[in-house]
Amino acid sequence: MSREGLEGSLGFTTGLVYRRMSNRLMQRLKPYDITPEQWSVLYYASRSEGQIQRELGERAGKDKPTTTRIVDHLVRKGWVVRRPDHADRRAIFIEATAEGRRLIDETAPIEAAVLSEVTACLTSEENETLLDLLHRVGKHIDQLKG
Amino acid sequence: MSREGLEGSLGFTTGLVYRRMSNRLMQRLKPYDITPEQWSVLYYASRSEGQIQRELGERAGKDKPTTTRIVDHLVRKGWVVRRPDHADRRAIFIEATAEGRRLIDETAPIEAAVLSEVTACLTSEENETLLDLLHRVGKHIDQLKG
DNA sequence: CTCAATTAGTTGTCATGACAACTATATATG
DNA sequence: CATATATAGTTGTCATGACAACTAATTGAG
Repeated sequence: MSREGLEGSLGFTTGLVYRRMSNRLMQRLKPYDITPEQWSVLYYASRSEGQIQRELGERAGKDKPTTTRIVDHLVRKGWVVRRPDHADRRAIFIEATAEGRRLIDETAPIEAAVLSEVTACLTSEENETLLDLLHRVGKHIDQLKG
Repeated sequence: MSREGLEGSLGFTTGLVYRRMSNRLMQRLKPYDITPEQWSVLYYASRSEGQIQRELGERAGKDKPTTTRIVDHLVRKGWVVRRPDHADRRAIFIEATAEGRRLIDETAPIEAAVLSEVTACLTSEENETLLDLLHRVGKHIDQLKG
């Protein structure tokens, strides 16, 4: 396949592609003052109620400190609120505010547009294949760990 | 395909998979006191002579500030040296030291092992397909920009 | 030749993410 | 019940990466 240097390395290649996609989305989200990572956390916060911070972080693929800090940003911007769980005083419910939900409604089409822009070079079958292979590798690595 | 939440988002998925692969390599490289990103820069430094810092950064997919700082680390650890370009006094040649080369020789099998571990769930055709699709998307995004 | 624009590299700031250490609360085991 | 362990979250430190501002040197247009 004539791949130079680290182009044959899946880790290296995935990192490159991820950064390019992330940057593109970041540009488009700039007017809304939200980063792609904040967006993903707010997205998950906005689509179900009664989640504690740990669950939210797990869904968004963030570890505990990262979740804390991203939620800090979202709180400061008024897009989510922290509400104590009276049944378990260690835990904190995260709830999207009306403004947070509005922001996600407004920006979801942007996320979708960037997605279709960056995958415009693929047929829909190829796009499916790519996602499928990535999910398989992701799950596989997870199993290696646990 | 019944993908929940952002699992259908290539950006989100690529980010997750990249972090998992990167973490796994990081663990294995820990005894050598080098990160995956430093490894990729040192790798490119070790495989051709007379590269200036900009070229090195481009090959490794790093921007200018990131390249400066990663090279700083590599210099501090004695794996590369900065040598002035007398023909162009803005530029700096980066050369891997004998120790830097030795480290890459020693750790290249580790990188390869992690790579085959994480892709053990794919056939070699699937692995080829995955790399090919990622390279196509990466190139495509790059063209969108320029 | 001169001045503007470009290029190479550095530095500062911030967000993300990994890791470890920490607090506080909850659960499990004796 | 009492203590050990596990869980939820926070904080600190560091590396990476994006961005902007900056210096110094080179190139190009007049």
